[in-house]
Amino acid sequence: MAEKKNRALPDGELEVMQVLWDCEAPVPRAEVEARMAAIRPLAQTTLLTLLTRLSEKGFVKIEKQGRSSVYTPLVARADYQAEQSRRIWDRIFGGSPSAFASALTASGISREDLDELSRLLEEGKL
Amino acid sequence: MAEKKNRALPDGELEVMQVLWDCEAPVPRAEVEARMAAIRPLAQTTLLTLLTRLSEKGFVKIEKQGRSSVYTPLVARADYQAEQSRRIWDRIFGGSPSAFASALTASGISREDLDELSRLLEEGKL
DNA sequence: ATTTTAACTTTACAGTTGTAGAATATAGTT
DNA sequence: AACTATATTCTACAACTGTAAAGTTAAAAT
Repeated sequence: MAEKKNRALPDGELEVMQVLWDCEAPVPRAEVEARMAAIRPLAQTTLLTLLTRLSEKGFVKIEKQGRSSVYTPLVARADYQAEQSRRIWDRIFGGSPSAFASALTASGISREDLDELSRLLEEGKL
Repeated sequence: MAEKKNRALPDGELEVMQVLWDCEAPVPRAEVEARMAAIRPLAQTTLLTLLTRLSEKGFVKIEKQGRSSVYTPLVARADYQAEQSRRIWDRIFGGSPSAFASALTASGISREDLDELSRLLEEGKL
């Protein structure tokens, strides 16, 4: 069967994915560029390098659209988030709910957000 | 002021830290080695390299104890976990409690663990 | 005192990541 | 057709990571 790496994306590539996920696919290069510029200014070629690497990893499909290219995520944001949640749960917290709860409580995340998280988790049970 | 990197540790180094955190400090090299061997076999020198790198990063203090060395974590597990929780919350979930809750629910983590997490988060409010 | 051995330090090397200049191709202009 | 923007691909390079062999040192044994 094919490879299933499941590795976490490096920071730069993840930022680009977040931008793509925020847009309507396929996303024109100009839009990726504009949105990234607002977050973290990068040389144009740097951005293109990141997109190429994402495509090599199978995270993005690149298509030529006349002059420029358009980009389509091949991995859904929710899938990536679920995979990474599991990874973190195991590697950082050793599968301990209490360690996780303590960390979240001490992380500086607002009480409201934590309450909502708790509520949504409970709710998900239904 | 001094530097505050706050970066995530690479996988290998994190594994070593987990072992150190599981032990009574200071931890003799033989014990680190024995415990690591049980988890993921590594050449002895590889382990030493990881410990050296951790010390360069300020995560571990190395002291000579006669022939061999003993290792003491300089960063508490709970602190590291809290820092990383925040990092993940921001970078992966964009600060969205609902995205986080969905991801956890879809991650394959058991319903019992999720319930406990939810309960502990709620409880932490007190 | 010499040899052996246990333990640490150096060096090594390939693959990844951050970052971007140089080169190339292509479309639009004059 | 020649020139000039424009967009993409190549090349580059240092820092970081995974992994470990080679080298050095110091203690233990003979």
